[in-house]
Amino acid sequence: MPRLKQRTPELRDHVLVAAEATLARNGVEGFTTKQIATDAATSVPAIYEMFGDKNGLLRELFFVGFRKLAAAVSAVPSSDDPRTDVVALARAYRVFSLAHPSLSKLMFSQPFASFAPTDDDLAAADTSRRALVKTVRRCIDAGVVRGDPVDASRVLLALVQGLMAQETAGWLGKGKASCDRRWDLALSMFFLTLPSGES
Amino acid sequence: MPRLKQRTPELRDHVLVAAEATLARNGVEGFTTKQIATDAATSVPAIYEMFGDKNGLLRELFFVGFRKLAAAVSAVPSSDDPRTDVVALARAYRVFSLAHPSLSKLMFSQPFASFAPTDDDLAAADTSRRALVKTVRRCIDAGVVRGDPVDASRVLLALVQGLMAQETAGWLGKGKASCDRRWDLALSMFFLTLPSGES
DNA sequence: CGTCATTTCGTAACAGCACTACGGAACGGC
DNA sequence: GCCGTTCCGTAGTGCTGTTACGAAATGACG
Repeated sequence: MPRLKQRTPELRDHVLVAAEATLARNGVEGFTTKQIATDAATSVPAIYEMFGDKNGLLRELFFVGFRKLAAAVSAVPSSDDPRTDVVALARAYRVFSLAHPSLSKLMFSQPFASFAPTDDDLAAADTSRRALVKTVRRCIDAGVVRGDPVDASRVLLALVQGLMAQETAGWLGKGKASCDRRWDLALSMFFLTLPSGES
Repeated sequence: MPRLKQRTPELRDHVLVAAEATLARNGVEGFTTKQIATDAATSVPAIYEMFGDKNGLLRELFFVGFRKLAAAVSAVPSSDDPRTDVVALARAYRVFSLAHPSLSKLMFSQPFASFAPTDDDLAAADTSRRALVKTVRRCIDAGVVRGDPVDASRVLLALVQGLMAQETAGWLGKGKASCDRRWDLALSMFFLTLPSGES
């Protein structure tokens, strides 16, 4: 009887990818509802019907980011050497943050004053951390890391998060070379033993 | 001849401390020019005459924060053991971030979309980092840390920054005990040798 | 003591933001 | 062609940062 609905789940998905693109292109400051509506070829009230408010949209992007990160993390192959695996996982975090700087800022810093993820939000976005805990536990069993697996993983996450924040802000170094060097040094410090073949 | 000026450097200083209090009390979201003017018992245009714009005020607070941090860092006593000194410096960072969470967020994260410190701003706020480099160099000379002093300091700063961000966001642990434990573990990982008397 | 010139101050406006009420448009049934 | 129902986007509200401009305050001078 009435006209056919436009504000469908499909449009919601489309708006989500458009919003991600807007965030990546225009940054935090340019992330306005009007701009997103324009980019997604829809209207502002449509966004509010589908996401509640701007924070709702940001929350969905937060999940999108952690899903992408989880995908990148689970794509990391497992080897015999747990140390190699932990380094590979940390590098996956780094690659992700360089590929999606604004998204990773949304996930790990809190660039929007109005949006802070709740504990439930964080729990739902915890997949990649659990993968880290598993591999770190293998390191502890192998004697190359000490401490509790959960504690050590948290420490590693803090280290990775700090490095990502510094690198995306441009404070870690001027060129890729110095950033690489500092990432390598940071990751090597996480382990008790030096890597084979290094001085 | 004209009326006497009210928008003096003294008022500027007063507004600065009022703004710091407003930021600490109301957070990033409540940090509005009108609120600050009310708290400082002055008018909005006065703020704009004295600081240019809101970013100018934020920049001054950024410097205030780094001056406070530098004071806390230089108050840390030097001992014979460089390792002890590095740990004490890192703890000074932690104490500072717990005492001034919003200020430390302004300094290390970028919670205001419109304000990003320039390279000059960062250079002027570099005192405490240089203190860290000196002590880390002593660690390297003593053989308890490896790598370049500047690189290793940057890594330590990244670690500290990540821990501070996680702790102030409430992600590092539920109680003070687990946070303490993870800080200790993190700092111990920075060194090649285990502390004496620890397993 | 009144008038004036000069400097300073705060009211009141502007644009842009998040958010939403509501009138009109688009359909199927008759 | 008309009507009832559902949906959509225009056009508003209140709040933000920012600023133009008129009013207020003062000392100098007649």
